[in-house]
Amino acid sequence: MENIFEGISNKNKRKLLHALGADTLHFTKDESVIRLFKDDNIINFIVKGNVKVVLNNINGNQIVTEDLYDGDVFSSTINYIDENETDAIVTEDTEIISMNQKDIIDFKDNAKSYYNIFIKNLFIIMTKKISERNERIQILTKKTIRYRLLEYFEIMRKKNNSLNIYLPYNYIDLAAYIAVDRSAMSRELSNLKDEGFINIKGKKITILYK
Amino acid sequence: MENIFEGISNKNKRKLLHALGADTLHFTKDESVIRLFKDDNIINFIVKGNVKVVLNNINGNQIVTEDLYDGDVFSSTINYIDENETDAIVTEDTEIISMNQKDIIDFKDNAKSYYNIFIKNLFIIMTKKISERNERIQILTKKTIRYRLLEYFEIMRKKNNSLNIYLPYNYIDLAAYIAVDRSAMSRELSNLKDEGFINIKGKKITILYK
DNA sequence: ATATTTTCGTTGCACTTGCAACATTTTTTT
DNA sequence: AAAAAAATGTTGCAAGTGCAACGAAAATAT
Repeated sequence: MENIFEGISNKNKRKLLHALGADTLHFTKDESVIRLFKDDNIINFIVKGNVKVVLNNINGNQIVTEDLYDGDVFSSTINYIDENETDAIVTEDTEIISMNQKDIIDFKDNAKSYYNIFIKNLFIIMTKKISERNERIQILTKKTIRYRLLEYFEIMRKKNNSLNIYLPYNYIDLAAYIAVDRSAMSRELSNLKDEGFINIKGKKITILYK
Repeated sequence: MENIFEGISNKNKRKLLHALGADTLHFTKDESVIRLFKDDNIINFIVKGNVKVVLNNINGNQIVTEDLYDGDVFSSTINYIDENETDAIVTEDTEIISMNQKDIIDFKDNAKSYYNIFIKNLFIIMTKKISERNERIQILTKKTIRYRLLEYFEIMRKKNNSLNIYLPYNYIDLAAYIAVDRSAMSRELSNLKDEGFINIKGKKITILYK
C-alpha cells in the first residue's frame, strides 16, 4: 500500500471525493502550500508531485524537514509545523486533494465499499507515519552524536537489509534529522571512519562493525 | 473520543470482536504484557486498567516511557520497544483486547456500521498518537536542556491554556521524556527559577515569562 | 569552459551536559 | 513512630558539542 486511493477505481474515486466535498488543487513549481498545513481541520493527499517542508534557519539557510511524494498524506497534526519558521514548497507541478477531516469521520453513507477502502488505506498510512516518528525519537533520545549516527545506521540496515546505506538526503539534512550541528556530525563521521567502524564514499556509507 | 469502542453498543462490540477474531485477555497486578508488543501483526486495546512501559536503566532503575490507560491502543509499531531493555507491566487488574492487524484491514463484512465506527475511532486515536510523537520530536530537536524545558512548558501551556503546569510524572521520568540527564535537568530548572523564568513547587511549575 | 553557488571537511574554543558522588527531602514500608 | 527506600537537589569535573570561521570539493548556473 503506497497510495491512499489504492484499490479504488477512478470512477469510485470521483464519487468518493465528491461525497467528501474534497477539493482538487493544482500547484506549479516553487509555489507555497504552507496554508494547507495551518488549518487544524483539513487533511491533504498528494496525488502527484512533491512537497518539501523546509525550515528557515537563522542563517537564512533552508533545511528540508519532510519530503512528501505521490500518495502521501499531510496535515497540521501529522506534520508538526513551527508557524513562523517553516514553509512548504512544491518542487514540480503537483496535484493535491484537500478535504475536511470532519467530513471523513462523519461520512454518512459508510456502507460504500470504496469509503471503507479509503479509511483502511488511511489507517495503514497513519501506522506508517507513527512508525517513522518512533524511529526518529529512537535516534533523538540517544545522547551523543556517535550513538545517534549508529542508531540511524542500525535502522537503515534493518530497513534495507544491507550493510550499505545510501543516504536519502545530503549531510545538512541528515544533521537536521538527527538534530545535531552539521560540522560536529561531520567530525564524528570522520572519527567513526578513522576508527574503522564505517566507510564513507559520498552518500554511500558502509557498516564495517559486527 | 477517548475509547476505541465509543459509539458501539455492547452487543455490537461483542459481534465485532467475534468477527475480528479478537482475544480478550485478563492480567493481574505486576504481570508483564511485553509479549503483546513483540508480534508485528497484533494490535491491542486496553478496555480497563493500566499498562506501564518501562525502560530498564543501566543502574537497574526503571523509567516509565509510556503510561497507557482505558481506551488506549498499543502495538509494536505504535510503541517502539527496545527489545532487551524494555518491559511492560500491568499495575492493576487489566483487561486487554488483542487482535490481528490484518484481520482489521481485510475485514470482509465491512458494510456493518459498527465496523466503520471502529475504524474511524482507530483513525482518530492514531492521529492523536502522531500528534504526541510530533510534540516529543519538537522537544527533542532542541539542542539545550533549557530550550527543551521551555518547549515542553510551551506545549503544556497551550494544551491546558494555563501558566500553571502540573507535571504528569516525576522528575526522573520527565528527564527521560526530554532525554537529558536528570541531575543536569535539575540544575537547569534551578537556573530557570533563579533567573525568574519559573516557579517550582513540587510538581507544579508556574510560567512567569511573557 | 568558466564562474558562481552550494555542500562538505576541518579545527579552535567556549559552553553545556553527562556522570559520579553525596546531601537532603519526601515517600513508603515495617 | 521509626526505619528504609526512593526521589530530588547540588556540585566538581571531564567529555562532547555548538558555533564560527575558513578552505576544499562538488554541484549548478552562466
